[in-house]
Amino acid sequence: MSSKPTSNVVDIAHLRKSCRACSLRDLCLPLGLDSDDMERLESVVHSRGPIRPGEHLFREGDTFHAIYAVKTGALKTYNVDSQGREHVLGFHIPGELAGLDGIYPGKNRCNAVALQATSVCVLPFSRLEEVIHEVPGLQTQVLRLMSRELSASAQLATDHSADERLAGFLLNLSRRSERRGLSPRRLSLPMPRRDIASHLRLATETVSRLFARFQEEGLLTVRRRDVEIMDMETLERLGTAYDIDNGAGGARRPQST
Amino acid sequence: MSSKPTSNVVDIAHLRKSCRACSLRDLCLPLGLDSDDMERLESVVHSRGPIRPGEHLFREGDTFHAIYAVKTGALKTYNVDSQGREHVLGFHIPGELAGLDGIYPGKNRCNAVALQATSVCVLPFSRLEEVIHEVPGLQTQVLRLMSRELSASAQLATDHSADERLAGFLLNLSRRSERRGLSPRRLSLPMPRRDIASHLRLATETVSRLFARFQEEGLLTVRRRDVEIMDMETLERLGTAYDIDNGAGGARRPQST
DNA sequence: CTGCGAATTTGATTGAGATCAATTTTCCGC
DNA sequence: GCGGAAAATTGATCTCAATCAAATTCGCAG
Repeated sequence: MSSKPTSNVVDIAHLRKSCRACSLRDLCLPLGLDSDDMERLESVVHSRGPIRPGEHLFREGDTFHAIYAVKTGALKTYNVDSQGREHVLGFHIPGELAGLDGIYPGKNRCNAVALQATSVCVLPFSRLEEVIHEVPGLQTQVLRLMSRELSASAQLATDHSADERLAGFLLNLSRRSERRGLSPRRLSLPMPRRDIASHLRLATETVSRLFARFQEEGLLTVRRRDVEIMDMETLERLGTAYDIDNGAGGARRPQST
Repeated sequence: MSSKPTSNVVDIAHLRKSCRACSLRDLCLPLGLDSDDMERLESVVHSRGPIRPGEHLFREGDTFHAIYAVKTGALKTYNVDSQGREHVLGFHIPGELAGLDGIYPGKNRCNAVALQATSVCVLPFSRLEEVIHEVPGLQTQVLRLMSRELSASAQLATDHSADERLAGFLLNLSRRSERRGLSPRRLSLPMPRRDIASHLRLATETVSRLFARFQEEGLLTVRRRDVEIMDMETLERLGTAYDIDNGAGGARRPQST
């Protein structure tokens, strides 16, 4: 990868896939790595895309060989259960990883499909494992990212009312939007209502009605997939229990046994 | 750690905490390590317990400094939300890890309490990170275990009816029991109904009624916390969507885009 | 611009599981 | 063994969100 580029075109291609030049480097795996370590990471990464909306990146049961980092666009991951029902596990926006759950059994445990035109970095797992081993900072970062996924997933599995879940979901998107340097108030939802509903274990109609109600109550302005948060404080009060990255780690008050 | 033992007592103490001598080594972190690597792992591990029922191992908001492997007994992990409601995240039986979700923010994200008299191995994280770095097989095993947790947690977050959830829960316990070399049919539940209910997002009364119904239908014989699975096949049909370790990775049939 | 299918919204009704309310059983400490 | 408290069960009722059923709006190919 450090061989002389044969033309300008190659240069540009290289730059595009470079972690060091990537605007997402502080959200993604490279976070905390120095330039040398990032270079080593780059050596195993390659780019893929654009993937068209509706096209799959991987499918449940496929042999697991890579994890993926979203560069642009958005993915959803989902399962289909034995009765043919679809369950949306999560949404992945730029800077986020997908496919981590396939490591264990060596097969992908879910399907990943593009919601929009999407490009990703492909991280072939066997080579990534080697680099993780060589770069301690990367090891730390991988463990952190997986740990964060674990918290997020555990939160989702908890029991809350429909409004708490939707409020928490929107708050979560807001935080993720903010981390990417976008507005925490203006969201452009990459997924249809049906997918939000499935993800939150609700009916599509319920999600629609909740959006309507939140709007009536002055929490949001909703126009199709464009959402503006008008009353962040109330939304937070509603959704906090559902939110992941509430900073400190969630200690609210000590409680005796 | 390889210095001459000063007495027999020390020998026994050492043996007790030794990964190499541990009956759980094939379920836990040491899986796949050779004797030398296990010895290195041992050098960072220490034992703790017994922890009495109701006593906490760690609490949400505590500074994260270790993960824990259950040796005997059982733990539950839970959160308390902003409205004081308890949410049971999971149960941990011998050979399983707890506390992995604290890595990311550096604070524990949940509370862990003993359900029975419980002893654990303490794995101080900073030292564990070093050993992971030195022992490639351990790195692989840690990634696998975290990946498995991720799948398990994602499964829990999916939408299923009350009977599917309870059936899946029991199946899951059955598999875990089997992995430990115990009977997959005879379960001794370490937790009260209330905790099962919270974990499955159900009311205690609903869990009780479901146990009664499953018994009527000949699926189970239930006597308080002792459960015998009488009709594994039907239970599997009900609960499969909810179960984690269904071997192959869950690919049922390919589905066109 | 027009029309068609998909997505979304809105309304009416139903139902699974929660909640409220008693018992009954079990578990322990004394 | 006895008494009391916690756990579990059982029954009656209620409620939130699902389902069923249209109506609207939107996106887009022709």
